[in-house]
Amino acid sequence: MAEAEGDNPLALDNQLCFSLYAASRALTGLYRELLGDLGLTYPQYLVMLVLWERGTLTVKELSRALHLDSGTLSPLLRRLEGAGLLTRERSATDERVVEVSATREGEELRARAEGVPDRVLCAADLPPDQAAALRDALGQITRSVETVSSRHITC
Amino acid sequence: MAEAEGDNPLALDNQLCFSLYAASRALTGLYRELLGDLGLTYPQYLVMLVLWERGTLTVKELSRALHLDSGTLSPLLRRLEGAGLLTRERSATDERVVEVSATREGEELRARAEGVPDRVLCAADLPPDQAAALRDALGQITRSVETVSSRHITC
DNA sequence: CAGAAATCGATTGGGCGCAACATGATAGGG
DNA sequence: CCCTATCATGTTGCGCCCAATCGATTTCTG
Repeated sequence: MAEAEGDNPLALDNQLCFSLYAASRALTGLYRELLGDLGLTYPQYLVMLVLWERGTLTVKELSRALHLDSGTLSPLLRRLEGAGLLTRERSATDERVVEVSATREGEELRARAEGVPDRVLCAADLPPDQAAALRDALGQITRSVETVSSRHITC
Repeated sequence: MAEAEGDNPLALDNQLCFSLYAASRALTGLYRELLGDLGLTYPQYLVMLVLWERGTLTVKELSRALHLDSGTLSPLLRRLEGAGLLTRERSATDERVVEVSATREGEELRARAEGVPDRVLCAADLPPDQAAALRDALGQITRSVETVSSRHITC
């Protein structure tokens, strides 16, 4: 309440949503520097993370895991395929489905990505317990917001 | 540590940065619905917020306030100018500078934006004190990350 | 004061992110 | 069986986001 804009109804919430927006872009920028050597963008890195963790996945499963739709994933996966990091194959049992797998080259990239997370947390200057609390709070927000369609906001 | 990927060094930090990334996109999506009536995107809304709060600003000042560079702001401001919500004029005293001001139509939009913040906070289901704590934590992260160039990460 | 350096803003190019639409495949109800 | 609805993925179009670069000032400096 000590801020100059404390009496402006349009400024306060802005502080929260804007903080989120600014922090997200700042961290993505840091990832950009750290991932540059690997030739990955942050969303591409996320896709590789999921593949490293869970093995072969369909596009649909990737979409659910990352909250990204096919309009984003299709060209992104095409680029990663072009870079030789993953393969895309139509499922034999259901021709609608495309299965995505890391190639050997994609698997080998994993070792070079091991150090990235620690460096990011260090740069953010966050104690682990606070990072965990933050992660939980943000997860709850995402869940709440994605549940609600604007029509049903009840206050 | 109860998660299945608790022993995976690439999964834990991902939880934090990814939560941030996902939450930011979820909130932007909610803004998209609420701002659709006003004909604004979320970044455009942010520009109008700053103009409403602070009056005439240079592009440079907008850039600092929103942490956005001219590659983003130039076309965005052109669109808002085309929509009749603001004007751009070269400064008389320094021909390099462009001064941005809300038009009357832009000012009038403010009233219709008044209700948006509350609806967002409601949809996010956040008590005000937790929202404030979150905002401060995120602001600190942004400051830390923007201060550090990747070369200088010391751990 | 002339030339160099810094500043402001716009432009270009590549990659996200999402809505809307298109295509082909599968599943269910007559 | 068809016929329709649903589903998985892809494409298009628009706007954001940033790195790199450019052109036009201004400011610094010898």
